[in-house]
Amino acid sequence: MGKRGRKKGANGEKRRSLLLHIAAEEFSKNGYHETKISTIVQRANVTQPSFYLYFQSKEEIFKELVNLFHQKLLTLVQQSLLEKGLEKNSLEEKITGRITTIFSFFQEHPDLTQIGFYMANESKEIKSQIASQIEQNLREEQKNGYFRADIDMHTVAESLIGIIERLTKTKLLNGGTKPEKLANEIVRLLLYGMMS
Amino acid sequence: MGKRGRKKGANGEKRRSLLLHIAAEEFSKNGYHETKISTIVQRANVTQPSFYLYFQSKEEIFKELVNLFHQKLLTLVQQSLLEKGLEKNSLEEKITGRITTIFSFFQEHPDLTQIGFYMANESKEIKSQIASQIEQNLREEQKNGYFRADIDMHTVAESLIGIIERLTKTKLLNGGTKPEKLANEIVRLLLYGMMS
Amino acid sequence: MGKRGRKKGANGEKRRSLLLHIAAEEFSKNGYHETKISTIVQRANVTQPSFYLYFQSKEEIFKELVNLFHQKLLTLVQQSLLEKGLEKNSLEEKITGRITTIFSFFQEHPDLTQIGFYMANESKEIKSQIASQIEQNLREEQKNGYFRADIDMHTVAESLIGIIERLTKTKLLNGGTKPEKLANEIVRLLLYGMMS
Amino acid sequence: MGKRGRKKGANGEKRRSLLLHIAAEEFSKNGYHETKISTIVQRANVTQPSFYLYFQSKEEIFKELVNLFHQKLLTLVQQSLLEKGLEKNSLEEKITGRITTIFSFFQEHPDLTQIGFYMANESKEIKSQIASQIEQNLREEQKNGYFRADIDMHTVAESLIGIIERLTKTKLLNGGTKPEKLANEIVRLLLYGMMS
DNA sequence: TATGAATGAGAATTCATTCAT
DNA sequence: GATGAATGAATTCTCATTCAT
Repeated sequence: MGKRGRKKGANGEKRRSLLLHIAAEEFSKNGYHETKISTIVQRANVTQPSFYLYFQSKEEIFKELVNLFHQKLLTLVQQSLLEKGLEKNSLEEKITGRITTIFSFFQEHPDLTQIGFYMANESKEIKSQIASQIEQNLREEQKNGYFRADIDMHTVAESLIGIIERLTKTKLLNGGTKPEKLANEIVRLLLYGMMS
Repeated sequence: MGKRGRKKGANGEKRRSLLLHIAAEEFSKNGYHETKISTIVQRANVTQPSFYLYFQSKEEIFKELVNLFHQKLLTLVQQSLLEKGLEKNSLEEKITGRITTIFSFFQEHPDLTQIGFYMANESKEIKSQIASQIEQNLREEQKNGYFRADIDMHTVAESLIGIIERLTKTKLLNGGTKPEKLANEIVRLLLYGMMS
Repeated sequence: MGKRGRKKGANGEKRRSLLLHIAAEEFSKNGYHETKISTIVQRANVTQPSFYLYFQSKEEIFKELVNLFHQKLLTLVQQSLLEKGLEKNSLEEKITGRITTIFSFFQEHPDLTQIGFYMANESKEIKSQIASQIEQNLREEQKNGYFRADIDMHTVAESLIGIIERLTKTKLLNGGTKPEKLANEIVRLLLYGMMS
Repeated sequence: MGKRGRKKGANGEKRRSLLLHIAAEEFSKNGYHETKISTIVQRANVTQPSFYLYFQSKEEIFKELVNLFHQKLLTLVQQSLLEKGLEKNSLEEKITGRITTIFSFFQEHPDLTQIGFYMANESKEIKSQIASQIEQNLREEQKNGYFRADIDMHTVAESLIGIIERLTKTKLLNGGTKPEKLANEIVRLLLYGMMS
C-alpha cells in the first residue's frame, strides 16, 4: 500500500520524463507545428488524456523544454566564470575554455539546443543574455588592456554568438567536430585576425 | 498595339504581385504555419479562390518567395565579385565592399531575407552556397599571401556567415545600423583581431 | 460581310462540335465527376466562358451526349428491323444480323457507348427500351412457332441485354473481338443451348 | 474479466459498424461523389472528426466496403463448389444451385452488391474472377462430355456474368423475383436454348 | 489514475459558373 | 463573340483538447 503510493508517483515521474524526452526529440526533428501530440503519446505508449495529466498543453511542454535549456545554459555560463582552474590560464586559454564549455553543452544536449537556441521565440532573449554576459567579460578584459580600445565589444559579443550559432549547426552537431577544436579555431581567429 | 500587349495579365500581374507581397509580410512576421491564406486574401481584398488563381498552394507561394530571395542573392553575390570599382581598392576595402553589398541587400528586402535566410528549409543550402562562394574568394587571397597560411578558410567563411546572420537580425533589421558600419566593424575584427 | 456572318456560325459549329467530342472522350475515360470543364476547354483551346456559350452547364453537355447516343441507337435498332436483306435470311441469320448491328455500332462509338450505355442515369431506360424492342421481336417469332412456348421472352431479352453489355466491355471494346463473331457465338448459345 | 475483455472497443465497434452501414446505404443510393461525409455522420449522430476516428478517408471507407463484398462473395463462391449436397444432384440442379447461391447473396446484401459489383473500379476484377471460376467449372464439365465441345466456355462464362449482372438489377433487386426462379430460367435457357 | 471516445474550430483546396470589358 | 479575372459554395480533413466512466 505504502508501496503503491510511492510507486505511482515514481511511475508518474518516469512517464512525465519520458514524454518530455520524446517531445524534445520530436520538436527538434520536426519543429513545433509538425510535431503532433498524437505522435508523442504513441511513442511513449501513453494515451492522449494522460499527456494532459502531466502537461497543460502542447505549448506548455514546449516552453518547459525551452526553460530547461535556458536554465541549464545559464547555470553553465555562470559556473564557467567562476571556475578556479581558469585563473592560472592565459587569456586565450580562458576564453577558449569558456567557449569549449558552451560547445560541449550543446553537443551533449542537441535536441534541447535545437529547440531552445534555434526554434523558440525566446531564443532571441536567451542569446541576448549570453551575449550580454560575454560582452561584460570582454569589456572587463578590455579595460585591463588585453584588447584594443577601439573595438566595440557589443559587436564582438554578437559576432561570437553568431559564430557559435553557425558552427554549432554546421560543424558541431552535423559535422562532429570536437568542441575544443572549434573553440580554438574561432578564438585564434578573433584574437589575432587573419592578416599575415 | 499597346492595348493588345497589355491585354493579357496586366491586372492579374498586379494582383499576383500584391498577394506575393502581402504573403511575404505575413510569412515573415508570423512564420509559415501561423500564416493563413485567409489573412492574405483578406488583406488583398480578394476571395480565397482567387489566391489559387495565382498560386498552386500555400507551400508553392512560400517556395516562390524563397526562390526569389535565393535568385536575387545569388545574382548579387556573383555581380559583387565582378565589380570593376573594387579592383583599385585595398583588400580590406574589397572585402568590406562585398559584405556591405550583402547587408544592403538584406536591408532592402527584410521580409524576403527573413523568409529565405531564416525560415526556409532551403536556408541551409542557400547559406552553404554563399559560404562556399566566400570561402573560395578567401582561399584565393590566402594563396596570394594576404592571409596567414594556417587559417582554415572553411571555418572563417562559416564564421562570417554566422556573424552576418546574427548581426543582420540584431543590428541591421532591428537596430537600424548602417550596412557600411556593420561591414567595417566585422572586417576589421576578422582581419586584425582583438589583441592590442 | 456575308462571309463573316457565315464564317462565325461555321466556326461556332466547329468549336461546339470539338468541345462535344473532347467532352465525350473525357467523360468516357474519367467519368462524370472526375471530368473537369477546365480540362475540356484546355484541350479544345478555348476559354472557360466560351464553353458556356455553347453549353448551359456540365450536366447539359453530358446529357447531350447521352441523347446523341440514345438517338443513334434507337434509329439503328428501328432500321435494323426494317432491313430488306434480312427477309430472305433464316431466323438465326436474322437475329445474328441484328445483334451484329448493335455491336458494330458500339464499336464505332466507343465513347458514346461508354457514356450512354454504362455511365448515364438514363442508361437504365435506354437498355429497357432496347430490351423491350427485342422482346417484341422474339415474341413475334415465338408466336410463329420458332421458339419453345414455355420460355419467358422478357427474361430472354433481359439476358441478351446483359450478355451484350458484358461482352461489349470485355470482348468488343477491350479485346477487339469482331462484332460478327461475337454475335454468332451468343446467338448459337441462346438458340441451341450448351447441352451435347 | 468479462468487463475487461469488453473494455476496449465495444462501443467503438458499434459506432464504426453503424457508420459503415450508413455509408453503404449512401454510396449505394447516391454514388461515390454524391455521397458526403457530412451526410453519413449526420445520419449516425456523430461529428465529422469522429468519422476519421474510424476511417482514414472517404476513399478508405469505400474501399473497405468493396473489400467486404469481394471477400464475402469469394468465400461464397468457393464454398459453393464444395457443397456436399450438390453431389447427388443432376448437372442442371448443380449449376442452378450455384447460381441461386449468388443471387441469394446479392439479395441479402443489396447495398454491398451495388457498391462492389456495379460502382467500384475493382468491379471489373471481381467479375473477372468470378467469371474465371465459373469458366473452370464449365470446362471441367465440358471435358466430361456434358456440353458440346465446340462451345467457347470463356464466352459462356462472360455471358453468364452479364446475365447475372443484368437480372440482378432488373429482376432481383428491383422486381423482387426469387433467386431460385431466376436461376432456373437462365440455366434452362443456357442449357437447352430457345429452339423448339 | 487511466482511457476509449468524442469534438470544436478551423484550414486548405476545388470547381462550376459568371462578371465586366 | 471572346476573355481575363473573379467567386459562391462546398468538402474533406486535421488536431489539440476534453468528457464520461
